[in-house]
Amino acid sequence: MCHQCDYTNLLEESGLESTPKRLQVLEVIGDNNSPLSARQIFETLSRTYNINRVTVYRILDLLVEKGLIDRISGGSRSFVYGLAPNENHPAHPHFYCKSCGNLECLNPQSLNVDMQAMQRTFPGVIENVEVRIDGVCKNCLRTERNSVH
Amino acid sequence: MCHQCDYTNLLEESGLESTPKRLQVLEVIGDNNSPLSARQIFETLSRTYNINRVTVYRILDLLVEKGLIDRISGGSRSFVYGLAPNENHPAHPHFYCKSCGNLECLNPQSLNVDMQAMQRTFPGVIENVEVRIDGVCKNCLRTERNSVH
DNA sequence: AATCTAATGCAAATATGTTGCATTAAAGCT
DNA sequence: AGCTTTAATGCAACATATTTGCATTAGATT
Ligand SMILES: [Mn+2]
Ligand SMILES: [Mn+2]
Ligand SMILES: [Zn+2]
Ligand SMILES: [Zn+2]
Repeated sequence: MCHQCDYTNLLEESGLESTPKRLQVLEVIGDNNSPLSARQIFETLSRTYNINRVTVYRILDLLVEKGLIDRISGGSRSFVYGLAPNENHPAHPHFYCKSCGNLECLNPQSLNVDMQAMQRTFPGVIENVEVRIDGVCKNCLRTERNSVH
Repeated sequence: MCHQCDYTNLLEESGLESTPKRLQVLEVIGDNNSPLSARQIFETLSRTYNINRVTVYRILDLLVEKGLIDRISGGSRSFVYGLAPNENHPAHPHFYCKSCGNLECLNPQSLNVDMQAMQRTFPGVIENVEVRIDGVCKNCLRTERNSVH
């Protein structure tokens, strides 16, 4: 997803030490074109490095807290994580396929949310708007159609 | 939330037998002004009736499947459940307070999503659009301000 | 090099949701 | 009313995701 982001830099700008494992987690998330669960991130890293499950969770919490990544609720039981919006990556909605469980990034224009208007009517601080569309993806539709015949 | 809905009727219209426990679950959800987790529903019911945790989960699955209730991802680890949109209850976004964990129903107009436009650009079947706003609620803001002094 | 601290690891606990099979309730028949 | 059948519910065990507490380690600082 991102080869323009300097992760070391991002970390340091947020006041976080740029440790190898934090970088690894950020890279896995940034390289993927859709958000990943803690488990997926852990398994991906485990193929190449040594890292503990709990460390992954803690790094994720930290990165979310500092706003480097977003914790997104896929339609399923676990959270997924993607790069937070920045100059290179505008905020965007996601599509969750109830059939195959995939979560797909949609393009940013596909759904425009007027945060300004929102903030005006709402008596609290808005940090984030999450839009998720649920349904059945193109692939699954095709598969279903075929299996009927 | 709803004293206009005839739950027995809703159940039967969906081809579900209107059992006492199903009614109880629907009532708890319908009476609450914000969506509830399976655990909350179970605990509420347990105060008055006898019911098993698993039964609650199964009833919830069923009601979601039949479209009587919506499974909503609050900002936290568990799903929450609210009445599905119908004549009495238009679809609406929710606000999740990161500080106190409350999930609040927002009024329907506060965020308008053009599902038609969405469906035109998206190559799959859209069943549902979920909008969640994250931030800090009015109450928590006040508390925070006070505790600073 | 010795010291200190934050990062990581490991084991165990907790929270949430699911499965398989036993029991019960209640609807439909006779 | 009794008998039969089936769907609903209960119970125990399992599965998965996440969190916690405390031990160890690596790296920065002196
Ligand atoms: Mn995305
Ligand atoms: Mn609601
Ligand atoms: Zn799919
Ligand atoms: Zn709050």
